[in-house]
Amino acid sequence: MKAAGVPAERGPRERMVFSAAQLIRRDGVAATGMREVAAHAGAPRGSLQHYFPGGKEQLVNEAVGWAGRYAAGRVARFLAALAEPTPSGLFAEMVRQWTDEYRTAGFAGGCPVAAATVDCAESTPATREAAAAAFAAWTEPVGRALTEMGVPEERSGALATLMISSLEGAILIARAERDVRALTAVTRELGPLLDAAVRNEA
Amino acid sequence: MKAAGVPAERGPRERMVFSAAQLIRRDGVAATGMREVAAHAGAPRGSLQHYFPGGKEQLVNEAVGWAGRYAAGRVARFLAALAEPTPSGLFAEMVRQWTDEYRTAGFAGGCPVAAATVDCAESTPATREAAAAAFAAWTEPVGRALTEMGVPEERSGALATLMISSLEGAILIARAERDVRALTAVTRELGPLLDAAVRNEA
DNA sequence: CACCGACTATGACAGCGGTCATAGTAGCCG
DNA sequence: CGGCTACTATGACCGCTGTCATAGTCGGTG
Repeated sequence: MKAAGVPAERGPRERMVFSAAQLIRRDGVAATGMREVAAHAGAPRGSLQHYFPGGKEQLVNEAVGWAGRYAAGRVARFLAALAEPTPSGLFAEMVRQWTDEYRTAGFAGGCPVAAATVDCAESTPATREAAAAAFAAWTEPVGRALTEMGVPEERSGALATLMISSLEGAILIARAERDVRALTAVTRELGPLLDAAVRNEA
Repeated sequence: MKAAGVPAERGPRERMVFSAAQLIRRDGVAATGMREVAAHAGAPRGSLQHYFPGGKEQLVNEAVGWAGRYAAGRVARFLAALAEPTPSGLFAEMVRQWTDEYRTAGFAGGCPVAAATVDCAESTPATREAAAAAFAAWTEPVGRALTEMGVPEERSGALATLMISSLEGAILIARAERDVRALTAVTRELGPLLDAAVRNEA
């Protein structure tokens, strides 16, 4: 008789971090209550202060960290799945994860790292750093993959940042419009331009 | 003996909308209180319910709308200032507004429209629509300018969305990192690719 | 002067948030 | 059995928020 859609395995602690990330990406950090997280995870309220003595800040930071590792893991899986890896192919997969979600599950959720940045960048330094670390953890494998695909090393990092920036922005717009238009536009326009960076080696 | 940095001219009502936008872009919607807005605007608390009988939701929606019109106005001014308008030149100006702010005033503020989207997209339909309208008001003049610069009409809209997506995402990353690196990376990498779209008319 | 609308000024209220304190349970070790 | 640790379970507290209600001020108008 669990409360909500979180897999029961993997100890209550991990479930709470997962639930926190899920609620944060839907409602933002400030609007997500501790009691709500516990309920969503089907965990007892008392466990909150047991597992997260640092309070909400600690829970949020761990949720953001989890999101960063999750994103990095997805990049690795996309690369493994691509037969002939190209920059545009990787980018298309990254975007497709979001269009798929929005089409099948609705526009309820955004990126938890973006939410943490918006809500905490100025008010909670530790969370801001967690968000920066999450972006870094996400950007790094993308940049490395670009280098391996033949993109000049000095441009790989910047192009990876461009890819993630575009994706984040398109997620925002898509959620505001409740339409995947922005996501498809970004894939279509940026994809080819990314592949062009492979050849141009001066 | 005003409370904070808001110009005294332009009636208290407009000042409150302006202050709301300013506070929202710093702390997010949920963390911005009505009393705080009034104090920041140097306006009496009682004026809130007088000018905004719709409560916080109305105030937030107007702040978002104001931000959208402001962004659109900036685009128009950038275009007027550019001697030889090019897509990369426009984009560079749009980004430079943010790098300038971050360098001179610190990383306290993000984009209020992004903040409203993150905090209200799922919880407050009217605000979500206001955010969508703001993005549209911002994208439209950019797209129109691209067309006038020689970008094929069927690509202008998508490229404008790409520009704004990249900018929004880079703002997020820059704020998380407290470093304009993401903004400069995005300008340098996307700029040339935008100009390439002018010639290709196949 | 009375009157009236626009605006200002406070005080109260109900709700909810995170956090603390305290007590209870379960299981293992010796 | 006692004792200890890990975890659960509640209840209370305080601060804050948005909103409402009520009263006050000010500036014109007739």
